[in-house]
Amino acid sequence: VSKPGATPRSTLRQVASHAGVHPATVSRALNPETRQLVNADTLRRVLAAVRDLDYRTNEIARSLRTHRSFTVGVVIPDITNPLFPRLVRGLEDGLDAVGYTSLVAYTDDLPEREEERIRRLQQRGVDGFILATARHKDPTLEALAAEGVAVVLINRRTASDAIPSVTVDDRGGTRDAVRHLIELGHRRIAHVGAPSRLSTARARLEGFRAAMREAGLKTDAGAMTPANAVTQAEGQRLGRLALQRDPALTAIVAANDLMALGCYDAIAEAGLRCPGDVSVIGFNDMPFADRFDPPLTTVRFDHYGMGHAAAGMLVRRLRTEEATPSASHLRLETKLVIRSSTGPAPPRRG
Amino acid sequence: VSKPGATPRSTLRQVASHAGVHPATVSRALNPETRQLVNADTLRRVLAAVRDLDYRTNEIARSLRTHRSFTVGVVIPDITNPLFPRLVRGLEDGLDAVGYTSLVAYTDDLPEREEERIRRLQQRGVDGFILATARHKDPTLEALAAEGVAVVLINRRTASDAIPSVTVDDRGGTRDAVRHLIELGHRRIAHVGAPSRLSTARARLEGFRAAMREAGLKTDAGAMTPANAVTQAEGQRLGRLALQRDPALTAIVAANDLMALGCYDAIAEAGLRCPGDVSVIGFNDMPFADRFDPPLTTVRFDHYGMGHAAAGMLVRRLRTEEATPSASHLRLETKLVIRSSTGPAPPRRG
DNA sequence: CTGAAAGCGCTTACAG
DNA sequence: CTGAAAGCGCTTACAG
Repeated sequence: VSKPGATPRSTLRQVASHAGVHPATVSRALNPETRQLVNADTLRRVLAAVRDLDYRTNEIARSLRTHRSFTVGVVIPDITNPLFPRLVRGLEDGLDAVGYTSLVAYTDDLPEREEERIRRLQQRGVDGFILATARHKDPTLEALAAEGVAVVLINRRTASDAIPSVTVDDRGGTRDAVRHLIELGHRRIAHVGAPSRLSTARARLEGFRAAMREAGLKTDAGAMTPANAVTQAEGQRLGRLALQRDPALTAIVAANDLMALGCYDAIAEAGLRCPGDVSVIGFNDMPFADRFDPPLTTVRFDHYGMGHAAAGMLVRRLRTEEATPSASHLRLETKLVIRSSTGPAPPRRG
Repeated sequence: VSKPGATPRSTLRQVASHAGVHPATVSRALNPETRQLVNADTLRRVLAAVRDLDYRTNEIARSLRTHRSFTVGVVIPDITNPLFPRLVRGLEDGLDAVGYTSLVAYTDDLPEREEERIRRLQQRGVDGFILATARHKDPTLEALAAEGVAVVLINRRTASDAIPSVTVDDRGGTRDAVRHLIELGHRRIAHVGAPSRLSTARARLEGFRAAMREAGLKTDAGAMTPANAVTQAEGQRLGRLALQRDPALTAIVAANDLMALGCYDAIAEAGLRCPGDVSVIGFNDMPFADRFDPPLTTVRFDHYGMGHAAAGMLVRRLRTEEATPSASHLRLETKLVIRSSTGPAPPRRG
C-alpha cells in the first residue's frame, strides 16, 4: 500500500527515534512475549510514539525475518458450490480468532490447477494448508505432507490416513437415508453417486450398499454409474439413466443436493412426480434446500463447524513443535432432515 | 512453509552459486523485464540451476524489497450471502489471471470490524482494495482513497463519486420490476426496502418511486419502512408490516431475493398465497431462485461479471502511475427475469 | 553483460 | 534492561 500517491507508513526505526530508544527496544516493547523485558517507563514512551506516528508492524518484513507469516492457504474446488461458503466462513472465523489470515484458491477440481495453486501459495509463504480437494489416491498431497508441510484435509480425504482430516460420517448418513426410504416402503432404490476418485463418493456408496444389504435388497450395479462431476447436470443425467434402467424405481439417493436437484429434473422430464412417483434424498442440506420445490429431504451436517474444526486442527499443528505429530481424524455427525421430497412408496410402482 | 520438519526451500543465492554466477544475475535472469540483459548462455545455466534446485521466488522477500505484493484485499460483508460467491469468483479469476492473489475478509456489515480488517490487510501489504461494504456516508473509505490507496467499490458505493466503482443499475432494475407489476394490473404495491445507509437501497427505492409516480400511483410512505439488515428475517418482518398496513395489497417489490423469500413467509403466515393473492419480485437472481416455491421473479445482473470488472478496474489503477487518476464508474445492466412469483392482480383484491 | 553493495523493515542472539 | 550487529531473501542503482 505505498503507491505513488499513498502516504508512506511509519517504520519501527522512526518510532524508535521518536521515542529516543533503539529499534530493538521498540520491537521488544511491541511483542507481547518480550514486553516484560522492557522497563515500564520505556514501554510508555514507546507506546506513545507508536500512537503519535500511527505505527503498525509491517507484516511482510516480520514474516521474512521470522519465517512465519500467520497465513494459511485454503484450497477448495469452487466457492460457488453451495457447500463452501459456510465452510469457508467457519474456517476463516476460526483462523481469524487466533490471528491467522487465509489465502483462498480455487481449483475447479483440476489436478494441475491444484498443484499450481499450492505452489503459488507456498511462494507467498503460507504456514500451512487446509485442503478440500483431496482425491482418494493423491500422491501430490501425500508428498506435500511428507515434506513436513502442515496440512489438514477437509470434507474429503485420501486413502491413507497419514494426513489429518475433518470429514463427515458419509457412510452413516447415507445409510440413514436409505433406511428412511425402506421404512417408507421403498424397495427399488437407486444411488446417484459422485465420482469415485472422491472419498465422499466412496463412503456414501458404501453406506448405500450396506443399508440395502441389511434390508435384504439387491442393488443393481448398473443403476450406480458414477458421475464425472458433482453437478446438477450430472445428477440429471444419472437420474435419467436410473429411471430408464429400472422403470419401476421409486426412490433415488443422490450423493449430494446438487445432484438431487438434477434428479428432480430427470423425474419431471420422465413425466413423473416427486415424491408422488419417485422420492429423492440429497446430502449436505445446502442453503435454501428447504425452499426447493419440493423441499428436499437430505443429510445435514455442520458446514460451519467443519471449517471451524479444521482451522483449530491446523493451528494446533502449527503450534506444536513436533516434526510429525500423529494425524488425527475428526468425523462429524450427520442428521437426516426429513422434508417433502420423500414419501411413501407408491403402491403400483413399489 | 518452513516448520521444524519442513524441507527448506532453496534460495536465489544457492541457485547463483550452483550456476556459478552472482545472485544479481539470477535475479535478472528470472525477471522477464530484465531477462534480455543477460547473455543467452548464462541464462541457460541459471535456468538449469533453477530446475536442479527446484527454486521458486520467495514472494515475501520480493515484496519487502519492491514494495509491491501483487496482493489485493477484498472486503465483503459475508461470503454466506448468496450474492457473493459468484462475485468473489469473478473477482479472483480476474485478479488471478494477471498474477494477483486476493486476501478476503468479512465484516458482517460492522463498521468497526471493517476498519480493523482494512488495517490488517494493509499490514499484510496489499497493493489495493476491492470493497463491497461501502455505506452511503462513509468517511473511512473516503479517507482511505484520499490517502492514495487504490480502492474500487463494488455493488455499493458512497455518496461522493470520488472512488471508482462497479455497481448495478439498481434504479432501472427496480423500475422495470414495478412496471411489470403494473402491466399485470397491480395498483397496490409495496416496497420492502433495505437499510438506507446502502446506496443500493436508496437507488432501488428511487426506482420504485419513479415507476409508481409515472403510473400515477400513490406510494404509501408508511409501507416503506426500511429494514435494519438485508436478511430473510427482515424481509418477513417488513412484509408482514406491509400486509397489515394495507390488507388490499397485491404485490411486493423486495430490495433483494433474501428479503423476497421473507415476504413469501409473511404471505403464507397471513393465510395468503403467492402469486394468487400477492405477487413478489426480488433483486439479484441469486443461485437457485429458479428452484424456489414458487420460482422467483427477480431482477438479474451478472454477479461474476461484476467481480471480474472490478478486478480489471483495480489492476488498471494499480498499473497507472498517476497519483490520482479520475474515478471511473461502471454501471451494469439488469434484466427482469419473469418466473412464477408474479401473476395478474387478483380482481377482488386489486 | 555482470558483479559488489546497499537496503527493504523487521527480530534476535550477543554483549554489556 | 538496552544497544549494536547481523541477517531473513530478495532487487536495483552503480560501476566496470
